[in-house]
Amino acid sequence: MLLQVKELAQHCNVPPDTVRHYTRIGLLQPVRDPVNGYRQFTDSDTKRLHFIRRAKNLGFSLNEIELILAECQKGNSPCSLVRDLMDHRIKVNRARMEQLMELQIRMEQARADWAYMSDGIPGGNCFCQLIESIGINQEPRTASQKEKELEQLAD
Amino acid sequence: MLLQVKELAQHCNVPPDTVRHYTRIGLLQPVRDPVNGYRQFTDSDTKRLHFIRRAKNLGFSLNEIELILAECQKGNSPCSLVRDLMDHRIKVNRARMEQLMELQIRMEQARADWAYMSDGIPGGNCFCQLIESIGINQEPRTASQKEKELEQLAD
DNA sequence: CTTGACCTATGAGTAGCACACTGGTTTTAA
DNA sequence: TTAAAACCAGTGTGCTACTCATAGGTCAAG
Repeated sequence: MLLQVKELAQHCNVPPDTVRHYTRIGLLQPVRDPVNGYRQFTDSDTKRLHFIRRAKNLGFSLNEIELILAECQKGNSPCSLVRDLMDHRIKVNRARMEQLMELQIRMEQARADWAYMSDGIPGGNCFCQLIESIGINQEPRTASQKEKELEQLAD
Repeated sequence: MLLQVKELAQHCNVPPDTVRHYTRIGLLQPVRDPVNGYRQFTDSDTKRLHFIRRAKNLGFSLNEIELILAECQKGNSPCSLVRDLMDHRIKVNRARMEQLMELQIRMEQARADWAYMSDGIPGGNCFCQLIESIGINQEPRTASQKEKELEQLAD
């Protein structure tokens, strides 16, 4: 029971290009039809892909999923790794959300400030007075430290 | 008064590699020293880079900034374009935040569910019972439509 | 003249696909 | 029987906004 790309994709409800992508990066390792080079997937690949989608749905990156599967293939329990990775993910995601929230506030504030400004032609000292009327908040140290932390978190 | 990469970078408080990147994609167009090929930036480039950083701080993408600057160089007012782009950005960002919020909830729910589960060795039908114990919410149509909208918004 | 510190340039790599392009297989229509 | 259409496969490239690796140029001091 060997499946082709599209069949596996339908079984797991993912786009065929995603199956090809996972194959290219080594997350799936189908054998190849010696005649035409087509990928041939087994039931084991189907289970693997189902697992990958579950893990992605929980926020794990493909790299992290690869780590988890590698632990499994060594016969070890992946559970403690999974808990650690998830703790990390939760922190990173929270940080990202805070970043986006700050941006959202800046954007909506700017948009409101622009509501009653008239359009202008760019001149020597100014490309767009809408954009250049908004101050860049050089935020206090704590915030820049925060950003550094976020970047380190982002791996 | 021609500046080298690092000098311009310091003037505008950005990493030198960012200056090089902007040059590569055409956002900055310095002349080259005919002797050694070094980039040479003018005061006009300094203004331009300052503007780019302001716009990025407001959430515009580099592509959008390129559009805005192109309008300016044609002598037109970029303001209506800027308002439209910003409206779009605000929508996209809100959608992205909602996505991340949903993910955050899924992650924290999963982490809580795992708190009292013991570790297990991967077996034939299960790689990791932590991950595979969490259901994939196949959300109602409205949500999948939402996602499609988000993707279209993301441009 | 050489050493070392510092600067530069370009190319490749990152995440996770999506799309373009070409070529092969199968089915259908003339 | 053959030709055209529909559909599948493969690989290569592009997207964002940098960031790092590598190799080589520049300049002052000794």
